[in-house]
Order: sequence, then C-alpha cells, then structure tokens
Amino acid sequence: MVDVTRQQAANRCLAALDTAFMSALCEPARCEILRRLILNGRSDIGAIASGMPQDRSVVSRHLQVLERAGVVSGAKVGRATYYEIEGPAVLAKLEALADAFRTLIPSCCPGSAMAAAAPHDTQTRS
Amino acid sequence: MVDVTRQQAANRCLAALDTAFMSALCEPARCEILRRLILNGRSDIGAIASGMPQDRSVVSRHLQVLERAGVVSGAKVGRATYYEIEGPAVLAKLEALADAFRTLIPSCCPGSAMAAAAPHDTQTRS
DNA sequence: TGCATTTATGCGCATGTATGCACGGATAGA
DNA sequence: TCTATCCGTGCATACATGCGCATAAATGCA
Repeated sequence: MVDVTRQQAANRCLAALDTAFMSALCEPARCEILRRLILNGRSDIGAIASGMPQDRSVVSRHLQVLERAGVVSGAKVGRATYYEIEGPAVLAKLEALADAFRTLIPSCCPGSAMAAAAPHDTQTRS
Repeated sequence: MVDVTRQQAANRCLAALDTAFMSALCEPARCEILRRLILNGRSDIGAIASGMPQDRSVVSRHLQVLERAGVVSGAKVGRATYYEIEGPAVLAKLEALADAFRTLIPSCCPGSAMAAAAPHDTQTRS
C-alpha cells in the first residue's frame, strides 16, 4: 500500500523531469541568453547576441534549443526573429516538479520533518 | 523603477538557476538512479547498479555527480556506501526557482494573465 | 594472515555538443 | 532592380562527457 504511493510519487517525479527542459537550462550561454531576455524583454537575435562572445549563429541555435524545450518562443517579423520567455509555461513545469517532490518526501525521506505520519516505511520491500 | 524590479527578478532567477543541479538531472542514467532511490529508498551502489546496463563504476561516478549537485547524500558504512535522496534540499531549490519565475512573469511576460497590474513595461529601456 | 567483496580512480575510447566560418535565402530600403 | 541587413543551416573542429576495463584501496570474514 505504501509502495503504491511511492510508485505514484516516483512516476510523477520522473514524468515531471523533462530532460530537454533541464538540458536547455544547464548551459551557461543559454542562461546568459535567458538573462538578456529577462532584462530587455522581447528581442531579436542580433540584439541578444550583440554583447555576447558567441557568434550570432550560435545564439540562434541556442534559441532554437530553448524554444524546443518550451522555455522561449520565437516569431518572425519581417527579416527579424523576436524571441520572448514563455514565463507561465516555465513556471508550470517548475511547479509540477516541486509538487512531485513535495509528495515524494514523506515516503522517501522520513525523519526530515513533515514525515510524522509515516513511521518506518523505508524498507517496505526487499 | 520598473527596471529595478526586473533586475531583481533576473538576479533571483539566475541565482536560483544552479547549473550543477540542472546538469545532474538532465542525464537519463542519473534519472534512472534517482528512480531506483525513490522506489527502494536508501541503497548501496551494488543494489542500485544491479539491474542497470552501466557498469558499477559508472553508477558510482553518477552518484558522485548527484551528490556534488546536492541531490543525494552518501555515507560509507563498512565496505558499502549508502546513498539517499536529499528530498528537502531538492524541494527547496525547486521552490526557489519557481518563486523566482513567479515574481518574474509580471515584468517579462505582460498579457499572459496575472499581469493586469503591469500595463506596458515591455520597452521601458532602450 | 589470507581471501572475497565493495568502492573509488586512472586510462582510453566513443559519442555528443558548443563554437566559428561561410554560404544561401528572405526582407526592407534606395 | 540592386544593395544591405538579418537569419538559418551545412561543415569542420575543439571540448566535454558517458562508458567500460583494469587496478588499487578499504573492509568483512574464515
């Protein structure tokens, strides 16, 4: 019974652990791009890459990665391509992850506060 | 003034964006290790690597990466090394990230709901 | 002491990825 | 039409990383 809960929590965590999403956010150059988008808002590739050491084409590729991961969204306007952060989508993913880990803690980490209801389910199987 | 808020939000986001943490969680083998730790609780390396295609040494290194990222913690007991998930620490990081993005959305993504208080601050600078 | 078991580490190899350069396509303006 | 600007993409290269194998260190047991 307790195992079922733990299994569900594990499934929720693994489902919320989006590999593309995490990969997109673990690259320093992409984080810098994100910072510029945060500070300046919707911008085109030239504006984003203006002060960066990387080439425009590299920034363009990074933005494609971020878009595939659902972090930003791009739209062509004339000969420019404007990107902006998908704030609500990112927040939803982060909250789903946090919720999954919150429900996981009582079954995986007893004794770390808030686990008073689960006495000793650490070795329920094996 | 609005820029100050946006700057603070950017700083919070960038500070919460732990590169090591994200890198640790974007690797399939490490996610599988995490899944096994979730299901079985505190385990030694041999138990974790028993059904995995990777070699024990590889699993050992992955666990070191996860430990350096603050996702798990290991302790030597005799000749075995037991690892367990640092649930509360992981949850704290995820919640910090979610909070940072939550405060960011009104200034970076107006018009995406919950931004009724910020009329048109998209182009405050430049 | 001698042997088996479990980890951790050095090494080489294969794969993935970030980067820069050059080219072609698309669009705005003269 | 002609030119300039911006973007995306193939290509080659350098670097990072996951992986397995062999080996050393540490511990438990006979």
